[in-house]
Amino acid sequence: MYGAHAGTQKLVFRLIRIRKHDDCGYNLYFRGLNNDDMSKRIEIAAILQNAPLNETITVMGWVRAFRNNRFIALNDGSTFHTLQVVVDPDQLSEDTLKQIHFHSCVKATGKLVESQGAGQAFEVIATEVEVLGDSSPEEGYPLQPKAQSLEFLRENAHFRMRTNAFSSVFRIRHGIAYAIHKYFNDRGYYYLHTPIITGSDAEGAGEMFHVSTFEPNQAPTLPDGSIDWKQDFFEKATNLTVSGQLQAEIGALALGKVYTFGPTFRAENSNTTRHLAEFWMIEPEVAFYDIYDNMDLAEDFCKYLINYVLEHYPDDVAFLDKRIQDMEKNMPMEQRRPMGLLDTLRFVVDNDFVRITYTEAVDILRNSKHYKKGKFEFPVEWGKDLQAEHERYLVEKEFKKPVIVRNYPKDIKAFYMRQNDDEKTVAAMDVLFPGIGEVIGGSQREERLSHLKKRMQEMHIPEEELWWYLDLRRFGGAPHAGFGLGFERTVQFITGMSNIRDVIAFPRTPGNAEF
RNA sequence: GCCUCAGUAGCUCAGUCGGUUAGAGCGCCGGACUGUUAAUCCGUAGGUCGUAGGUUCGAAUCCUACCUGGGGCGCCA
Repeated sequence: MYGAHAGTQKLVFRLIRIRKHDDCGYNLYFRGLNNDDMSKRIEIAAILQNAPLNETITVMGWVRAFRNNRFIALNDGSTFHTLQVVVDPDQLSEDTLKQIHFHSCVKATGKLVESQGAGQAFEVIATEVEVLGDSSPEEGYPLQPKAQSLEFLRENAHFRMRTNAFSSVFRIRHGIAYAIHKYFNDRGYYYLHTPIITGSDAEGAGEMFHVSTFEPNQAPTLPDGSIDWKQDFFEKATNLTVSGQLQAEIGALALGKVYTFGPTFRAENSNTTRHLAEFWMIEPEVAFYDIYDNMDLAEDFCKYLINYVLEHYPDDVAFLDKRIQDMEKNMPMEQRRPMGLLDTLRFVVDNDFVRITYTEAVDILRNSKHYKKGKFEFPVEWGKDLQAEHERYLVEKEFKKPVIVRNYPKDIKAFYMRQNDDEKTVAAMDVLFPGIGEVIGGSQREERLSHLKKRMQEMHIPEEELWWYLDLRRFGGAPHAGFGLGFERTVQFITGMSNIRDVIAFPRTPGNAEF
């Protein structure tokens, strides 16, 4: 055990790798590396970027294809691309040859040369090949070198990241996460960690998961039969957070510009391609911002993230684009996407988002041919919330680009949203994207104490639980605004994956917490 | 939670107005070949047709219930 551990440490320290933080690509220093060091492992991304031609190198990775008993396509995750390792079957032991299966882990040492074949620029002529981990189909390895269904791969989530599609998705997911921090950091925002466990159940964003140390059915009770939370760990009822927004407002009213980026939990029994029980959310909150500043921020932020991925992960985007097109070849025309993935992303960053009010949205919908022909299932009526079919019509049929709808009726929105002068609407905004619907929900917050208290009373929000939230209006209050961006929905849009369960490594949904 | 579609070999699917021994491609296994690009070629094996019950002379096929999965809707991000 000790020996193995020491060996690992040695390997780690010998790897001289510098990852520039304003750049997702690799920059390798071959500083001080002699031929002996070259025999230590080099990542494939580095080799392709700065090919040490005619040097003897060592690569380690997983077999993506083994052709002709001679050609191994090796991938180590550092890049979308594989490196071709050429082996001489006569020089390999029978045992080694037999273990070079799809997704076996292989270490190969040899000279890097220009490839004699047509499909790649470089290849390694291997003089040593070692199978670090066999992956025998006979022993039950389920993945095969062909297109496999996303449903099947979802059930094999511990292996699916080894596929082209999922490795691309998760590299891009990382890139977006990094770009989020970069975007805010570059603009003077502070990253605020809001609590995962919350004592408030007034956040009003759906059913919550309870957090308790009580054993089920053994919780102490009060004389009236209700549970005595005073005896629980936190001496009160607690839940997993559904939003960091209320706490983010505390930050905004001290640090000016803050954002949260963390996990969020909803115990809703939602079974759709765009809901998770555990998902990640980004919530900027900005002092002195109104609803219009908020919309500007949302649009700029979305475009930045897309641009970042286009710039830094072009190979992964191109692969996902092609994958979708291949899949859609067998589908009837009307079920295909109107544009390819890459074109869609470019279209979004090259065009202004449409901005309309809720009232205008209702007018557009009611005047549409679609409405007049009775094609909407749900009624379009001022005061009723827009249904998914309505949002889709606006985004996909009417405008064909992202749409920001603002100023919703107050009765269908949360208590903390700022009331407009018409006394009927609040300064709420939803950003709607083609395909996945609502990606952002936000608002200017109600900073006027009397308005907020009145609204809380009307909506039966207990003031005593949110005393600190009201204090923010009593002492040093300021106009402010913010929004919540669904991280997985953003990854969905940028990768073109149609099911949200395929853009998070280990999805939590009703009835499923495997892995 | 509601609606809907599906479950046949390891994977992807065909077969379904009820009728001999349930098929294909890929994968596996055996062999051939060796500058390939999910390599190719030849051959073998592999299935109590999701589970339980029912109808029938006869059920993968029809009916009922349940389980699992996909999609749509609601809730939202």
